[in-house]
Amino acid sequence: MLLVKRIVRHTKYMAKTSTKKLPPGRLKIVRALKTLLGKKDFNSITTAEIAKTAGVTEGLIYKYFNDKRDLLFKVLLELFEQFLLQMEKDLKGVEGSLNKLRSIIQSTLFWYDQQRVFTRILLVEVRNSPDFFKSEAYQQCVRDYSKIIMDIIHEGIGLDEIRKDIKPSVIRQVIQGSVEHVCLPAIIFNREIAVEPATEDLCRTIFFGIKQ
Amino acid sequence: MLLVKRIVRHTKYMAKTSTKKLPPGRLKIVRALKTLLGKKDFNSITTAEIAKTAGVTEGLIYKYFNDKRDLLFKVLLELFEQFLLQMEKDLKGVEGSLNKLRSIIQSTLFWYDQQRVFTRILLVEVRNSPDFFKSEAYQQCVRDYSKIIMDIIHEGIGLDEIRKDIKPSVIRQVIQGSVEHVCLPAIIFNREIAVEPATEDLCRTIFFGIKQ
DNA sequence: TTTATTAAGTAAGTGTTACTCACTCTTTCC
DNA sequence: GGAAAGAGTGAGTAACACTTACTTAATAAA
Repeated sequence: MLLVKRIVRHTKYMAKTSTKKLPPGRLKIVRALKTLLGKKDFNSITTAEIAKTAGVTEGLIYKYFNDKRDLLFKVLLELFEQFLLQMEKDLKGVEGSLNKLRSIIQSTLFWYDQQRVFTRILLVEVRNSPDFFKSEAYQQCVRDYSKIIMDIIHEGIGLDEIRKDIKPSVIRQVIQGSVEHVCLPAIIFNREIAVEPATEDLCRTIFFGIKQ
Repeated sequence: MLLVKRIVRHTKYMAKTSTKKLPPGRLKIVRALKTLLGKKDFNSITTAEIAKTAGVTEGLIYKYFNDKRDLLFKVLLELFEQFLLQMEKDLKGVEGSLNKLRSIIQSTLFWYDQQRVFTRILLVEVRNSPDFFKSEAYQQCVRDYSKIIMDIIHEGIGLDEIRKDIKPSVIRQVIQGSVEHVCLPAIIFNREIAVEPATEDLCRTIFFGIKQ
């Protein structure tokens, strides 16, 4: 059952990205933006620059993407799928709801630290796009990520490992918000994330509280 | 001593906004952007629109502001000063570090819920501006807000009300991150924030942890 | 009161940039 | 072989942020 679920998941995430035979121009465009995002922020990257880096004409971008932002969403989607795969892999075999949450926190911190381009897109670049929340990247990946956490919380409540007197959605928001807020300054000021100690501090706070 | 500090703060926050005699055109521009931000997001507001709403010419914007973003930062600065004043007022007379943190959380949730324009600027619009972090609004207000929280945490640790084995900065990030993440969907999807229950849930989580 | 100086505000640009459209070349497949 | 669909081009455009040279109004010194 679990195995089946994983295979379903796997094909689900891989479908859009690598399996389907996509036109080479499209791949080149996506790769070009990824490269450029390593050097400068999205707003200061021009479509002309993307085209030049990709070795195609500007017009081609608009054959495959609705607009510049849409291209960004697609890049995010691709990177997000990889992240979710890794996270679920890390999660495998972990027992107990709190340990599972710890695993997710650690995986996320690690991934955010390693995949700076991905993290900057997710935490800073797409935030102010109202239509990001209608995009595949959001509807598919972000929600999936949230759902994984929610399921663990509900499981934890059912097994009496997590208190019942807090709204599960707020617990989820505390976890996600804390993680993001720990990573944000690191991403913006290009500092590294101390994954292990940050995981420890976050879990200690979220699991046991700050009260002496 | 405390009184002196408050007076200093007060004049500090008011200095930029209301006290100084600013040219009417400047005020009209700031007011115009505030109005427009109530209706649409920053990126889809044009400088021409701002000028027209303000009843001045486009060029005047660039007499008083470096660029369109800088104008946004100034608007945020103004609104942030008001927020800090209110927050400190709410905090007055509250005893105990945890109660103080609760007060801050509640004030923030309330203000975020009421001042949608302010909150949208702060949580979504300025995030992807690399130079926001060099702006007055950040260097003065955001840091001030963080510092207030940090001081309370340190006080709490000193008085044995808050555990010593978590990095104070992480505690601060958990608080700020949680609050922001609770408010973000409400701001984006224009839902109202249930201030009291959210405050309760957040405090319960952060103070006592989610572990049963 | 005159004159010099600074500040407030204007009007007409300009360069850049995201995006479009009509077209060609290439592949696929009956 | 030919048609239909897909991949890719390149010239062009409208919109937009921002500039610059200028005018008008207020301030202050002589």
